[in-house]
Amino acid sequence: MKKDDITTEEKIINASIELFSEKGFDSTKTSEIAKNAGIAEGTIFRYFKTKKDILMSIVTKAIQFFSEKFVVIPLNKILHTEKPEEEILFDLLKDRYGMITKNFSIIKVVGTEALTKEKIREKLVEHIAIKTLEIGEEFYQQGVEKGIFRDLPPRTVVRSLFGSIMMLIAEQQFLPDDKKSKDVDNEIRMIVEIFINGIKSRKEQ
Amino acid sequence: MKKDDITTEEKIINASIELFSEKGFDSTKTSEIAKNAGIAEGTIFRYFKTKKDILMSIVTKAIQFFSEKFVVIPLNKILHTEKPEEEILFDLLKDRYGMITKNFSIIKVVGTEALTKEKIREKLVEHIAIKTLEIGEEFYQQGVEKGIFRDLPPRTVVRSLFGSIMMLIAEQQFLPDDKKSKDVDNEIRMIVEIFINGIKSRKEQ
Amino acid sequence: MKKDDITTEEKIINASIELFSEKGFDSTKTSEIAKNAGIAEGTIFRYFKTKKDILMSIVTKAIQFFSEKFVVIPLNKILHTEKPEEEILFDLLKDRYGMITKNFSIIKVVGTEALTKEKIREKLVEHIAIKTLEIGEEFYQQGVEKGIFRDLPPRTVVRSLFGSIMMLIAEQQFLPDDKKSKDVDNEIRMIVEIFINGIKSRKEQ
Amino acid sequence: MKKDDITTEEKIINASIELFSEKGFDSTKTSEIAKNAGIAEGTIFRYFKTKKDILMSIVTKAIQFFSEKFVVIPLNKILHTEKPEEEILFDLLKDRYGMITKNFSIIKVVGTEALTKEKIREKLVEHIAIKTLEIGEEFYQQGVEKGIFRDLPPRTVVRSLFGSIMMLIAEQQFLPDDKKSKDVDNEIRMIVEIFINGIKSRKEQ
DNA sequence: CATGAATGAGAATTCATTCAT
DNA sequence: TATGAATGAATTCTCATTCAT
Repeated sequence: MKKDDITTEEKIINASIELFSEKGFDSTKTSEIAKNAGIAEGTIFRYFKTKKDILMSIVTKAIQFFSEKFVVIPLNKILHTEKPEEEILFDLLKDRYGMITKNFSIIKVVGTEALTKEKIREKLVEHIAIKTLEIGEEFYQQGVEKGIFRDLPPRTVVRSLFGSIMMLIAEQQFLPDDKKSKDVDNEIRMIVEIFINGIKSRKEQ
Repeated sequence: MKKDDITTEEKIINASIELFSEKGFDSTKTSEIAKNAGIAEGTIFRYFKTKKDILMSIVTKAIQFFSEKFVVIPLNKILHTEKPEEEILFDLLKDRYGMITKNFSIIKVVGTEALTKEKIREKLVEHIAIKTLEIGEEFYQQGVEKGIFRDLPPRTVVRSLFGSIMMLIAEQQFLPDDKKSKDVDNEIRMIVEIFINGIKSRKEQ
Repeated sequence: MKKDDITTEEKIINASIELFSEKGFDSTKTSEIAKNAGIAEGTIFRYFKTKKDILMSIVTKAIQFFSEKFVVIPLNKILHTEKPEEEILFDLLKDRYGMITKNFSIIKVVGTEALTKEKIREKLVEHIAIKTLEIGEEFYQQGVEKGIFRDLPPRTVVRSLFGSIMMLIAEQQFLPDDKKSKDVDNEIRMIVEIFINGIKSRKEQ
Repeated sequence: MKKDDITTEEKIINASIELFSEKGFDSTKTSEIAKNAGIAEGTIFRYFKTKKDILMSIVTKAIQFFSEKFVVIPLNKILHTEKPEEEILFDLLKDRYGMITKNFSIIKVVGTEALTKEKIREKLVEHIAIKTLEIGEEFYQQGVEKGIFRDLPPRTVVRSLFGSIMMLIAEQQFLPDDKKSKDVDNEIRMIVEIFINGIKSRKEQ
C-alpha cells in the first residue's frame, strides 16, 4: 500500500459523497465531481456508465458496509459479554453514535435518496433497519428473561431508544454550535439512564 | 365564493407538494406539476417567477404553519390543565403525531430541502426546533418543580422523547405494512410509559 | 373637444412610442404597454391585431407626419420669401431642429426599426430622405443660379449641412449635460455661417 | 497554429455580429447563431453564459478596438506631418470612412444597443465620442494658431465635419445603389473643400 | 487510459395572444 | 366594449454523455 494508493474510482466516489451530501444528487454536476476529484470530466464515464451509477455504487457500498457494522459485529459483542446491561448499552450506543457521525456524509446521501427512491428505501429497511431492530429486540428479550428488564413490547423499547440516539445525532449535526450539547458521552449515558430508570420521581413510587 | 373555490395558486402548490414529496424537487418537471394541477405549464409562471419559488413558497408557508401549530397552541394546553402529566403527554404526543402524519408530504419536502440548504435549515431550527424544545423543557421543569419528575437535564429528556415519537412516525411511514406496528395509540401510550417509568424491572429497584 | 379627449387607441400608441424608444420594440412587453396606457392587456388587441401592428401604425403615421412637415411645408417657405439666404437657412434648420427634437422619441423608434427592417428603411428613404435632399438641392440650385452660391455638387452640400445638424441633435440627445453645447440657437447659426463662409482664414485668401 | 485557426468563440462572435446587425439582437435566435457558426446550439453556452453576454462581449471588444483606432493612432498622424491641412484632413477622413465602412456591421450593432442602453451609451460617449472630438478640436486649434483657420468654436467645427462624413456613410449604407454617390473619394474631398472654403460665391466676398 | 471540447436532448421560462366573463 | 387569467408555441439555457485526439 503506497501512500498515494487511492484509485481514480475512489477519487470519484469520495468527491461524489462529499458533493452529494452537501448539495444533493441532482444539484451536483459531473463537472464539479471531476474538479473535486482532480480528474477530467470524461474520465468519470470510464468508471461509471452514468452519473446515477455513481450514486448507486455509493448506496450499495454503504448498505453493505453498514449492514456489516450494524448487524454482524454487535451480535458478538452482545452475546459474549459479562458486563452489566447499562454498560453494554452505553458501549453499543457510543459505538453506533461514533460510526454514524464519522460516516454522516454518506448516510445523508443514502438517507436522502431513500426518501424518494422506493428501491433504495426497501434495501435500507431490509438490510439495516429490520435487522438492527431484531438485534436490539433480541438483546432486550435476554434482559427480560434474566429479569433485568420489564416485559414490554421489545420493538417499542428498541425503536424508542434508537430514536433518542438519532435525535442526539441530528442535534449535533444540524444545530448551531451554541445550541448543541457539549458532552456527547454524557448525553448518551443520560439517555441510557432515562431509558432504564424512567423519568418519574422516586418519591412517586 | 363558489363551490370549487380552490385558486390556481393552490392547485400549483398542492400538485407541487405531492410531486416534490414523491420524487424530490429536482426530479419533478414543471410540465408534470402543470399536468397534475390541471393547468397549462405557462400558467405556473404567472404565479411563481421560477420553479424554485414554488419550493420556497411551500417551505415558508410550512414553517409558518408548523411554527404556529407546534409553538403557540401547545403552550396553552400545557399551562392550563389539571390532568395528570402522563395524560397531558399522551394527548400532546398524539396530537403531534397526528399533525405530522397528516402533513407528512409537506414535512418530507421541507425536511429534504433542509438537508442541503443552510438557509432553510436555519429557519427550521430557529422557528420550530428550538422553540419546540423550549416548550418541552418548560413543561418538564414544571413537573420537576412539582416533584413529579426527577431533576434530569431537560434538553436530554425532551429530545429523547421527541426522538422516540419521530422514530415511530418513520416506522409508520417507511416500513412495509406487515412490518409496522398496528395500534399507534397504544405505541404512543407505551412510549410515554417507558419514558416515565423506565424499562428497569421493578424487582431491581 | 373635451379635455380628456384622448382615445384608447391614442393611449396605446403614446405608451408604445414612449416604451419602444426607451427600451426598443422587442424588449417592450404588451403588459407594460397596457400598464403605461392605463388599460387592460387584452384591450390592446381590440385595437391592434398584433404587437407588430402597433409598431407599423407608429411607423406609418410617423412617415406621413414627417413627410408632410419636411416636404410640403418648407417648399412654400423657400419659394416665397425675400429674406437673405443665410436667414432662410437658419430659420429652416432651426425649425427642423425643433421638430426633430420635439419628436425625438418617435424618430428613435422609426430610425431603430429602419436599421433592421428593409421595408421601413425603403419607405423612410423614399418618402423623407430623398425628398428632403431634393428640396435642399432645389434651394441650393436657386442660390447658384442667383450667383449667391458656388457651383458645387448640390447633393454633397445638402447632405453635409444636414449631417452637421443631425450631429448637433445627436450631441444634445446623447451627451451628458455637462458635455453638450448650451446655446443651440447659436450653434445652428454657427453651422450655417461655417457652411456659407468656410473655415479658412481670410488672410489666406 | 493550424491553417483554419479560427476559434469556436470567434465563430460565435462573427456569426452573432452578422446576424445582430442584420436582424437586431432580439430577433436573432441562438439556434440561428449556432447554425451560422456551424456549431451546436449548446456550444454557445460553453463560451457565453447568456445570449446577452455575446452582445456585451461584442460591444466591449468594439469599444476597445475603435477607441484605439480612433484615438491613439490619429494623434500621431496629426502631430507629425508637414502636409497642408487640406491633405491631412482628407487622409484622416478617408481613413475613418474606410474603417467605419469596413466595420459597419459591428458599428450598427453597438450603435443600436447604445440607443436603448444607458451603460453602453455612456461607454461609447466616454471612450470614443468625447475623445474623438477632443482630438479634432486639438487639430483645429493648431490650425487657428498657425493662422490657417478662422477662430471659430472648435467643437462646432469638428462636430459639423464629423456629421457630414457620417451622413455620407449613412447614404452609402442605406440608399439604394442608384441613389447614392459613386465616387466616394471625391465626395470626401468635396466635403473637406466645402468646410475649408465655404459655399459662398467668390463674387460675394 | 485520460482528456475536455462539443453535443443535443430535455427542461425552465417568456410573453403575445385568446376568450370566457 | 373591456378585462385579465390562462394558454402554449417558441426560445433560452443546462448538463450528462460522447468521442477524436
